[in-house]
Amino acid sequence: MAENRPLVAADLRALSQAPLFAQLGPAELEAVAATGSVRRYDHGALLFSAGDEADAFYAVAEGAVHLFALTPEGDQSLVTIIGSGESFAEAALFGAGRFPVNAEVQGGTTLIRIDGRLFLKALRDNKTLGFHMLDSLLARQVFLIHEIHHLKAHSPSQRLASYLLSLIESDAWNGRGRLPLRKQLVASRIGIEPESLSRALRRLDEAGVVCAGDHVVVEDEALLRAYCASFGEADLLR
Amino acid sequence: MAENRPLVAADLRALSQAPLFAQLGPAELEAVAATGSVRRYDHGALLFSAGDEADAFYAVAEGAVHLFALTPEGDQSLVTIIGSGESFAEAALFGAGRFPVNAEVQGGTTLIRIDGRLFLKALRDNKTLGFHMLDSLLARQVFLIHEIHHLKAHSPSQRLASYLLSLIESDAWNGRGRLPLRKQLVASRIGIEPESLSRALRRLDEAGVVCAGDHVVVEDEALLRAYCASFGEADLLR
DNA sequence: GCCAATTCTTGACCAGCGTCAAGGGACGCC
DNA sequence: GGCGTCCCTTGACGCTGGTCAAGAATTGGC
Repeated sequence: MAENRPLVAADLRALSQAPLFAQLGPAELEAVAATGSVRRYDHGALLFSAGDEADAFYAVAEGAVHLFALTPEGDQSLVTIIGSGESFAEAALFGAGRFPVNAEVQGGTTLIRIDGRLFLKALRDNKTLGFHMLDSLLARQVFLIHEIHHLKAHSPSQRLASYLLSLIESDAWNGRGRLPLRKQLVASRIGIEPESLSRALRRLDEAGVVCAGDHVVVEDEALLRAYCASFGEADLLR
Repeated sequence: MAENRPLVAADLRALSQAPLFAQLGPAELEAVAATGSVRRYDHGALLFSAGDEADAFYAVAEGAVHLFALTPEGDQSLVTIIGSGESFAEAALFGAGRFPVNAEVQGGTTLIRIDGRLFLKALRDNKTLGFHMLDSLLARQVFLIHEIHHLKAHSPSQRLASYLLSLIESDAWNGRGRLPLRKQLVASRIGIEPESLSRALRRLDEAGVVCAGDHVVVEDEALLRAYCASFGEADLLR
């Protein structure tokens, strides 16, 4: 595992993709970059555990990180997956100063570690930075509230359908071929068991989704979209 | 319905209870108050609809507001209830500038309307204000993520148990007598149908919850807490 | 106090999810 | 190639949450 190193141009580019920093100008981006360091991790590395004291937050330059809680039996319960160009654990900056979940690095992953104390100082020195952070946190909050509503008001199959569509929309998947995630993780993401996912996926053929092994094809995006909404709620967002 | 009026001392006290403003000093509180106006609403008044252009956000001085989405059939699907001393719709400040949900006033309610443009200006002029806002938004985000995980990993009865405990902890209920909310709304809050709530409530007698009509008694708080955790996840928060 | 409207409960029924268990398939390792 | 491991699928089964429908209890208005 490589040592920490300062950020280079490619890292800056990754940072600028993070929603948290997307709207920053070059000067502000530099200010953030100055508080960070880069390090590569091996697959399976435990970045931090729930309850650990937190003095930094992270952005993913390349790869992915799983945030998860633990069941009493010791199983992982996936909270979310952080992909390239996303930041996480910002909550550690304030408040209790402890990480609320566990974080495990997936594959070979390069992370940008942003020092909490230094970043807070940068926040003090740079008004715009705080503004953009507020903006993106509020947007994320709307997303989370939507997610909660979605879990309450939609059936597992509908949630699966929505998830497939969101994969396509975010360009993480093109609508045909193997999914970018293990099905286990997809199941965890939408809040069901792997067995239920198999059945839900097969039931989606009535919405134009063909599934053979790990090869999935969305034949009619509009039909799938309609399937999400039927019996469901009017779209909350936008 | 009364006209708008400026904030008086009692309103300032309500503002200072809002998590968003709880840590503010008197001077900063004044700065926020200067951007606000107060108005009383009748029961059932529609404060705003999803998609409406947003130029302000609100804090509840007294009473409550329901945030809800609409089903295709026109039914309300409760997203959350905003009580005394809470603020909402801050997301309207930035981003699309549109409200993401509908808001209906409950009972006779007094709201503090905080003008968006003025508040943004106050944010620019006052560093600490932005800091505290970041702090509380991040805390709320942790709460929402916990909520999502909770919905995925716990059974409806466990969610009900958690909800009862949260009512007690927030002093909204003392653990015996009538619930502070209609059961319809409780059901919506934990993401089930009213009929299922009736059954879940009766099933909770094995966790020391006695239910007769609208009179509910939590006999053993510790037992109920254990019920939440069994088969569930390790506590995410703290 | 009475009636009407709403809310809550109960029952019956069915579809769907979780669970347990077994089987198939892909992949890596030797 | 053969083997083991891990992941995914399938089947069977019990449970429970959603739905529909009817009845009880509560509320509010007059």
